Amino acid sequence: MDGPVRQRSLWQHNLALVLGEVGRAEPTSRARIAQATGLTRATVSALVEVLVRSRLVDEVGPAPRGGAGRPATGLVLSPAGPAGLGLEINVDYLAAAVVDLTGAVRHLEVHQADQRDRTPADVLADVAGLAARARDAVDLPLAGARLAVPGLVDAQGLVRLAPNLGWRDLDVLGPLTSTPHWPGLAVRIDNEANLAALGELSAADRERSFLYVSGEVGIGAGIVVGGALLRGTHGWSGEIGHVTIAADGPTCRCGARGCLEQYAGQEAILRAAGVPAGEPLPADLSVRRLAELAGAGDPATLDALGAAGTALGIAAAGVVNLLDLDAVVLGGSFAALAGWLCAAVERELATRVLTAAWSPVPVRACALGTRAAVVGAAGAVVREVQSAPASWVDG
Amino acid sequence: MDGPVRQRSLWQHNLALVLGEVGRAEPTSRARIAQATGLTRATVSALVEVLVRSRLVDEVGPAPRGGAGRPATGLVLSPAGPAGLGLEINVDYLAAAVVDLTGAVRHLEVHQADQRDRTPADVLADVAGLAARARDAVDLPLAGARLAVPGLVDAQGLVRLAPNLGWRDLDVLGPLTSTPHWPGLAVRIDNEANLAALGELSAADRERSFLYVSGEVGIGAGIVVGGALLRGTHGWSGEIGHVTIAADGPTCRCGARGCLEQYAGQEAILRAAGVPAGEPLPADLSVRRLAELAGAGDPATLDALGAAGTALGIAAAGVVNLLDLDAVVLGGSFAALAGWLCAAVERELATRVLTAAWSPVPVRACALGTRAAVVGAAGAVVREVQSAPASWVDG
DNA sequence: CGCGATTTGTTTACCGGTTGAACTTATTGC
DNA sequence: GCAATAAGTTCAACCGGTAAACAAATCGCG
Repeated sequence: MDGPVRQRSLWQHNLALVLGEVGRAEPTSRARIAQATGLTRATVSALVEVLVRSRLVDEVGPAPRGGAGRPATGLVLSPAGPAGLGLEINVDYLAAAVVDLTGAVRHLEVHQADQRDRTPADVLADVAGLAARARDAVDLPLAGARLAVPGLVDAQGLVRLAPNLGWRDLDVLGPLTSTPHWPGLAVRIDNEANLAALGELSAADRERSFLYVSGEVGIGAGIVVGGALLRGTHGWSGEIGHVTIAADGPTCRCGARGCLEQYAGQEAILRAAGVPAGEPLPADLSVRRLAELAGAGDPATLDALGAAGTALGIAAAGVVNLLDLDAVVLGGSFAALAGWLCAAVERELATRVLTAAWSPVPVRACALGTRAAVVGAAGAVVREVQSAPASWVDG
Repeated sequence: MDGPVRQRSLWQHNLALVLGEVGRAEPTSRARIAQATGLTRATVSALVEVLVRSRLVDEVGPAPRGGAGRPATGLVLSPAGPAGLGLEINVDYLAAAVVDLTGAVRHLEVHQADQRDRTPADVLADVAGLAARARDAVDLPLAGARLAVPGLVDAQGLVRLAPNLGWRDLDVLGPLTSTPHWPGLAVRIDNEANLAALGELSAADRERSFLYVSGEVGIGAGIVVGGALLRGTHGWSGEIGHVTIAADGPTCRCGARGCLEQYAGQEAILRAAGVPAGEPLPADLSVRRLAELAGAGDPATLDALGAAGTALGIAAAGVVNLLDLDAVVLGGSFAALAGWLCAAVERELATRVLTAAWSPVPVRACALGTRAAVVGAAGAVVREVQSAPASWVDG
């Protein structure tokens, strides 16, 4: 299984525990951490001392509070501590974000431009440029970078398949880090929906288990169970777009029939709404157009969104039946359309989820909107620092 | 999140690590454990001493092996160590099993009888009787008991819904443990498919992530990811029977349309095979009848099984797309019919799983056959002892 | 204004568990 | 029969956490 536990790992674990407690209830004090964690005040003091010295935690003036006794020195996560760099490649934009240790978004730049007809090298050069600008824009030490890609990603950092970019079995980490602009940073790659789900987990700290459904050109999902992302053996989890809605439904480009994408994918919705098929609008414009039409009460569009919501609900109900999740979150382009989708999704969940009677499954739009993946990517780096602070600490 | 780490927990963790290593590579030696775990030989010796003194591990004669040097004293899991008691209530049988620390089945008793028309109290009295007979049949200390039930089970030990037994919001733990025959043992309750999946995990130690689909009167599933069972927030995971196969399919008794059970449930298969519907055969006989007919080449039966396999494959493909699992295992009554189901399931997986081209998803019958749930239940207790041996150890 | 009550944070002696190196034990090979 | 080799044990040292005493800072009440 996992390795042995030396005394050192014990110390590391407790260090993370203390840091986590600081983040959970800001501002806190040594005494309250001791109470909450069960460690003694002596131990907590020693650990806090290390965290303060390494600039992960700041001491702030004592909060005035009633009752007798020496006032506590406040402890907060340091806004000057190691931050995370998030990067995103998507069909019609590139983006970079920096999230600091407290979880605040300190920098965000979105570069709108269709990426479909460009070479991977050109795209990656732009991403490296965004990364460099992000590093220069904030005066923070960066702990690492995470790149979100709309597709299947390998543990080794290979993009196995990103259909909407036209990428296949492509190494992006090598070219990216050897770009002249690239700031010397460790970078990892991950699926867009996975990172968006992580972003949602940090941002809206409510359910610890949920299904995040991300509508892009295709449909992806991130599954969070007990506060952790389910990645699957190869890291290929979340392909909800090809879950079956009707075994004898329309043929999908994946070869099978009746996949969810044929009902709730962007093209399917546009076609059903009667938006001219020959007109290849950029993805973001298409979504805005749909929202406009729906807002104006266009019946075809409302029907199309209703049908998409029903299909989404059928797929989501299957997932919830299987995994017993707490909620369903609509993200990506579904976030902007959530107002017209939620009702249908909720209806299908109510009828199809066996346990809906005991505990209904709420459906809501993603808290971070379209920036979920970049911010989530940056947040994932921060989360890593928070859960393993020992490597960012001296002594 | 989780509690603080004292030195004691460190010791407990390492104790489990050493015990796990003994189980993983029997027979082994202190030196090899030290090498494999990264602990020093001194530490391993101290931990092994405790395990031997508590009868969890036995020292066996040195295995003759080439090369110079002092021969190692072999270490094996003790067959006399704490064992697990597994119990099962199903529609047409009750069962009890004892699995010892090494994983060997030391006792197994199946009591064939239809349970549908009996009161819960009567059923539980019989289960307690089986438990008492099991305890008397083996000369082993029992670490605890686990009861498998075909239905939704609460964390508190309530059976929320067992449709095929006709049970609903029923406390079984209280009545069971207060039965006169009951051996004073801690008992927990769990879903039948979950425990069968755990049994499969221990028995066929191959994939660490798989979907276990259990055909009983209904269809349940156990999902194992990275060697751990996914239970869901309330413990209600695995309800694969009501995953949608065709949104506009036949109406299911759950109220929705096109559920998997309408295609691959026992009644659906029997009906499609042309077995007279009015004849309420006990479940096990129905399955045997189907296997006979299929073995004889009856075309209607073969068609029925093919259709069921296709539906199972569609549902399984969705799960694999979502969770990136390594394999699909057919259990319960599907195990006996696997020969006629596998091909169809495999075909659907091959066409519908996006990543099937890179890594195909094997389909196979459950290794433990119909005894999977009882044996898995007993094994779950043993697994608990193995992963937290500290509570079974003195000093 | 002053002193005890109260709570925070630090110091100190101790304890439990792992380490590393020396040491003992048991076997092979020459 | 003796060196080489490997397994297992012993023991002082170290590391991290604990418990309890102690110092510091504020409130409350006379």
